[in-house]
Amino acid sequence: MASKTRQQKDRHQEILEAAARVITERGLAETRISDIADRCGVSPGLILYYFESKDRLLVEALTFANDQFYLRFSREMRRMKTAREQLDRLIELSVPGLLPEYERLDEWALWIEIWVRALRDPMMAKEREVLDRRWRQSIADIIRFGRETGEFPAGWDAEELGLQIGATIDGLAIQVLMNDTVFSPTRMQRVSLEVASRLIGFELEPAEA
Amino acid sequence: MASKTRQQKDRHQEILEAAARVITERGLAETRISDIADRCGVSPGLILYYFESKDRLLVEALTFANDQFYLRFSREMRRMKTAREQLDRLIELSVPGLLPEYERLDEWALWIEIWVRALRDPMMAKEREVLDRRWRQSIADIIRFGRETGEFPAGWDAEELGLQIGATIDGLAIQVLMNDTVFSPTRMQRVSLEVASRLIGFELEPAEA
Amino acid sequence: MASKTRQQKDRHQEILEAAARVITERGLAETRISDIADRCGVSPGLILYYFESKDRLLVEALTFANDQFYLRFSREMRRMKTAREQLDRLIELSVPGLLPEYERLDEWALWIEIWVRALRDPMMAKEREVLDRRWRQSIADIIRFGRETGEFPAGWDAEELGLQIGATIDGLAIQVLMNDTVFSPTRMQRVSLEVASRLIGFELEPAEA
Amino acid sequence: MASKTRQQKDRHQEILEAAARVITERGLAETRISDIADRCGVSPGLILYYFESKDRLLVEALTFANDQFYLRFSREMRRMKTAREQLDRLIELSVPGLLPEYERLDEWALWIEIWVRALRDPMMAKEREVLDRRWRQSIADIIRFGRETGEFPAGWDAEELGLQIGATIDGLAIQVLMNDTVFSPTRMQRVSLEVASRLIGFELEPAEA
DNA sequence: TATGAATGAGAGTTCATTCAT
DNA sequence: GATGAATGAACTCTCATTCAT
Repeated sequence: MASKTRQQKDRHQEILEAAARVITERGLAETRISDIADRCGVSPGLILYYFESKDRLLVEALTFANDQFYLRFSREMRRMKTAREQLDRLIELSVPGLLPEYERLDEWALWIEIWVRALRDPMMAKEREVLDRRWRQSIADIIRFGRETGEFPAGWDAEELGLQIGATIDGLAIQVLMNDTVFSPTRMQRVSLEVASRLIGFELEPAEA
Repeated sequence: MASKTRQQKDRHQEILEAAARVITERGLAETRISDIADRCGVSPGLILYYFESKDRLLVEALTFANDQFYLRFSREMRRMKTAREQLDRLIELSVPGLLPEYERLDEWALWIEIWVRALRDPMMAKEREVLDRRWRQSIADIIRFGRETGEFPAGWDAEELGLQIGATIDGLAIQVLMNDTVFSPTRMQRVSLEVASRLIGFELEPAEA
Repeated sequence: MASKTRQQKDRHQEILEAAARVITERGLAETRISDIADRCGVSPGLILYYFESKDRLLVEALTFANDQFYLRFSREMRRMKTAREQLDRLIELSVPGLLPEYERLDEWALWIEIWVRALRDPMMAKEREVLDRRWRQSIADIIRFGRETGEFPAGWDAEELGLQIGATIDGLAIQVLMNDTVFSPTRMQRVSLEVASRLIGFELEPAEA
Repeated sequence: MASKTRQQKDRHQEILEAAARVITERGLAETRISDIADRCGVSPGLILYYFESKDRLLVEALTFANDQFYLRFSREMRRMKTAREQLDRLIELSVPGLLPEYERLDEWALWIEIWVRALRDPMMAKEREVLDRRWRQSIADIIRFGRETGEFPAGWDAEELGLQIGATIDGLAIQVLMNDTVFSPTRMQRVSLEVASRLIGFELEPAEA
């Protein structure tokens, strides 16, 4: 049953996954084609059989990882009944190292690599913009949903809030990522929720604090 | 006298400045020793006469740039009469591209490079922690100063607020840096001030909004 | 019946034609198996199914192209009534770029590739010798025919003259091929005829000059 | 005494000589940078320290070899008293393999490589044109000199004759180079002289034939 | 017959680093 | 201090060739 196509698709994806893992472990600058090939158990030549150049592969691997993350995230959101639940989960997923089973911490390393590369590589810059817009949209969607359900008050433009909350999470995540002794994941979670509640305008149950 | 030492110090610093400029322009990954040498008008060999290795030089160049920035910043702070003035200036200096004469936008590129590198290079990680602590301290100092002068109300731990405000600025700066069409420098300035006022607890003059 | 064989023969020849065309366009050094495969619309693997190696294919392609040229040439000769007509036509066909419909210029590129390769590849050297002898023979045949018809006077050995006239044409063709501004195809045609007339010993009508 | 410059110049030239020798032996297509490096007893990296790319080096090596040949040739010409002596020597030097001590045969291999490459490489094409013009000029100079001394009769344009005689020598040389059994160096020498005498219009002493 | 995934042997090129001068 | 020739290790990428299907 379409095993040829399946096989090729698998190989393609297999390489992307391997690349994402290698970038996560060694960093973009230290990632060699042969590292990725080793990870897949194939020859370096094969990597360039599937991807036209190392640069293209790296960019695709970074966006692939982001896509994977986003898919998982979206699926979870759809299962949530309330906007508050969605928001809590979004924050939970955003805190580096909070949920070990999700290896959150590692993905942040990829996002930072995307930023650096996007500064100079137009191809990456373009991709990053798409990914970023999608992410801001997700936050805005939660806010709009909460307003429909009456959980959140009407207020500022949801898109604007999406950007602000997203940026705050970025900034805090960097602190956790770099400085985990000073700023623990749990603290980031609490602070993120406080900032969100104040920006969106809902009451935070005191027990949380 | 001391001309020998002076000269050596100058060469040392000259190389660091050149390195910082090259990293800013081309990115860490694309910076070659020969680029730095060209910038100084010397031979590549000489660069390694002053710095034991490329890696060491790059780390020193990044911290050097941060030091330079911090020195300029501190000098400015000392001249300010009120905490509010200090805070306004701190934000102004933190917004990428707001003040052309300071070329702020370019320095942010360096900070992100520091983050990426700190993720995997212990030497850089250690340096980064020092720089970051110093920066958070500066924000905390402004808050403490404002409380002494009565401009700001008593409230949460100043260090904690320093971290939160610093992180927010980081997150917003990335947005500006990457997405300047969506999120303008001026908007970042306004949002930063709002977040700071809410976190510190002072009133923002309505004219500002 | 025989369709299998026919088909195989066609495929074989199709590849040789494609190879000759690719070599003509890109040069021997820049000819890849995949270029030839693309030209045929088949996979590179198939090329090596029909030809045991790239080297073998290239040599066969070059001799194939020469054979094709020779066949066309022989057929024309047979239709000519006089030796002089034959000689005129031979020269016409030998001048690079004189007859656009024959794309003569391109074939010369192949002959030069044959020379270079023959210098070091014994297989090619052997093939080239056969092709060259055949060509010199053709010129000698014209001379002998002209002597039979009384158009040309008796004189030196026809084989010897074939070699001399052939060499002259080669040398002039290179000049035209490389230097067409200095030495035009028409001039080569005139010079070739003059040299031939003097070597063979027939009168050239003054109108020609 | 300028040993630095001397040394560098030597290295430069040493590489060019090595390259020319390797191309002569293995052919342009089979010449690797590492072959040239081995020939010089240095590392392959050094070759690219002196020449910006392999392609540039090869082109420079081919023109260098031609320059060397031309210099030797010019020096000889200047020593000759009569045009006839000059012409005899020119032909002698042009026959592949006639004078073993000059390794003439090998140089022809280079000239053919130049032709092939010039067909597709504009850089080589340009260089080749210069070399070729210089060579045709040399023949024309001999003719003009012979007319001044009265050895040769007035007649056609000397430049034109230079081209024709040059082309004839090219064509004959290819025959000798490829086919030395059929067409010996001595025969080429005789034929070349005959053609020249007829084109220029001087009497050939019967003893020569 | 035909494909195309896969390999592996290089090739050119880059670049940090060394070292004699 | 300063140069720049020289090295050598790596890396990306190419391509003929093989082989299972």
